[in-house]
Amino acid sequence: MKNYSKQREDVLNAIKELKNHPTAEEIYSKVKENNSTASKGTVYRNLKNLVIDKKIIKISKIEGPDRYDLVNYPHYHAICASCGKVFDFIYDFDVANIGKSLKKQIGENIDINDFSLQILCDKCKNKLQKN
Amino acid sequence: MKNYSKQREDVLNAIKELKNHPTAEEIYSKVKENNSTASKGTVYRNLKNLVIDKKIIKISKIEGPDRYDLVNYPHYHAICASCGKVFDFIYDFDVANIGKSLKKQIGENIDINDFSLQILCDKCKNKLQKN
DNA sequence: ATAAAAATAGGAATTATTCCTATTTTAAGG
DNA sequence: CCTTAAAATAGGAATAATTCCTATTTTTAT
Repeated sequence: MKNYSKQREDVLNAIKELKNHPTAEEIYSKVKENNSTASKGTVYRNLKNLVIDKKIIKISKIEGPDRYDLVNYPHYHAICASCGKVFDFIYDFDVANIGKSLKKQIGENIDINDFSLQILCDKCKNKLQKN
Repeated sequence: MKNYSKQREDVLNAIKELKNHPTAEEIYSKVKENNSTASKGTVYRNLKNLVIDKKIIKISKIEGPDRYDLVNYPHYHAICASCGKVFDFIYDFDVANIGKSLKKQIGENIDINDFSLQILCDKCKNKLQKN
């Protein structure tokens, strides 16, 4: 995928400036705030391409719109499906082994860099089950 | 969470009838087709609650709306972030260990039943990187 | 039987995402 | 440096997805 464009950098920079995994809308606002010419369509297209290029990850939550966050290999992400909080963890014996296990079990050549875990953090577990 | 309602069952049954992880819209259509009185708001609310209750999972893809699928423990899911294909895998030594590793690394009491893996399947990996 | 708590219907309102076309920018070759 | 084809963009309309609102109904607990 050929991909150089000033706007793509603008989108990436906006995500860098915004802490707490922003929504597409928040990224669009920040991009405009920075006087980028990027249109909404451009922001969405570049978000998609940045995910494909593994520069960022897309975070799905139980409620609300999807969010985005920077990727910092060699860290992995355990993402709370409720609040979207991202816990970083590092490559170790267990990460390596689950990669092998997956390959054996599902027959796909899982690239260990591709994976992230969806979890439920302690805080949300308590909150959700209280209702 | 108190939760008995005919409509919640209707939503769950619709997902059972629909193969290939349907969208909320597809579930709503099926529910109406089955002559349930459930409104759109009711479908969305129940989808959320069914996720919280771990009866179903929510599947986020690089493109398009979120999708839903039944949970069949003790299977785990590795979900392709692009096409949404779900690969089932079973509890084994490696799954157990990554649970422990996470607990050690991020200090959360990860319930091994909560987790699913986001991956990129071989097919999509090829397709996405060709462009 | 009764009261309080939950859930629903119906659809309006809002938000998120995709799509369209003309124009501009980038990449590649000579 | 020209030229051309391929990619990417702007601007915003169109569409799709999701949330929200209020009166009413159903469920739960006593």
